[in-house]
Amino acid sequence: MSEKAVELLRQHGVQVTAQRLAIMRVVAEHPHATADELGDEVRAQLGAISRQAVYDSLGVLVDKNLIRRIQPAGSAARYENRIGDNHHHLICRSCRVMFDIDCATGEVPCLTADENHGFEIDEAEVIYWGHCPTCRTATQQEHPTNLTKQSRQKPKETS
Amino acid sequence: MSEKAVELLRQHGVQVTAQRLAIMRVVAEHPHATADELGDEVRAQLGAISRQAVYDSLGVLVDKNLIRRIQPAGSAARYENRIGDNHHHLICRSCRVMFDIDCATGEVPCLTADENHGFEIDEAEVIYWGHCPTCRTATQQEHPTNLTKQSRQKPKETS
DNA sequence: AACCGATTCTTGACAAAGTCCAGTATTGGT
DNA sequence: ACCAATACTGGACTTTGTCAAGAATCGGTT
Repeated sequence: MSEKAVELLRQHGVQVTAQRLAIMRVVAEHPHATADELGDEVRAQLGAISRQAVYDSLGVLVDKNLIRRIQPAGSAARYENRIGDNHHHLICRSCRVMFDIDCATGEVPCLTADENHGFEIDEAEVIYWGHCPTCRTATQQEHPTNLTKQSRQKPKETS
Repeated sequence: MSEKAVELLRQHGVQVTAQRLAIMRVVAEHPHATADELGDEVRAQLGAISRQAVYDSLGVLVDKNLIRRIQPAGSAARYENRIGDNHHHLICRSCRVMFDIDCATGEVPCLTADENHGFEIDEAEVIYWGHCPTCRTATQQEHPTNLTKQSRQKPKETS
């Protein structure tokens, strides 16, 4: 089953190591996880991995376009292995939970800017911000405006 | 000239302090600057301001919708005073320079997601990623792929 | 003009996320 | 099996931002 992963790495001229395979597997299993969470998960499976190796592997995989890094305001970078389909993200302002949203347009980049300032644009990243059903009902009695000071509350994922 | 700023703060029920006025002025003068840069600039003008006061003032102003916070992947939060027109941003992957792009659609939110997962969406943030003219010519002789490991180089704004 | 309570600012310690560096271990081609 | 290139480990460090306690300031009132 990890044969495919080995192939992929070789094809992209990347050395195959236990750590990288583990990272790839874990990213696939836990979409939108942070580097830290992924490290913990790999540690649970492999026994040990250094923080640097986690960042290193993630960096290489992102470089080779095998995974994608998303870095929304107010939280650490997150990783996912759904690539090439140019989908977007929907994030809850209070709990930072994150969902995939298929791109309406389908093209890459799916939006074209009017004036490009001479740039060579390769991606149009779209993030939809809002409040998820859970947080909406939870904060109905409170003042939702008080939450604006980003990351005042610790998300820490109760999953 | 800062009369307008004083009015604005009063209108939004915010105490008027020298620090806040300075922050507002500096944000207007330097769009897309980081908290640190803004602090330095205020220090140059006022003589002194604590880091906390900078973050505090920025936080209040963002809360009151007098300025807007943008937090692109791989760099610290940036601030601008162009609000209410729902414009977007174009960022260079190598030097992180940032330009405003007018919204093609004009509405807020200017894009509607197909499936909203029960969210109450209030904003669609769009960031165009690419390479600016300067960086494109600068890295023509090198391997541009080597730059992907975010923020490998220090932008530090040569302006 | 002086006073006073509420808000804001200063100072310094702390925390999270990520990077740098030197030495050691693994990988994969010969 | 060997060896150069690459990757991993461990620990110190940087950057960006937050927390908390006391001093200073703001602005409404007398």
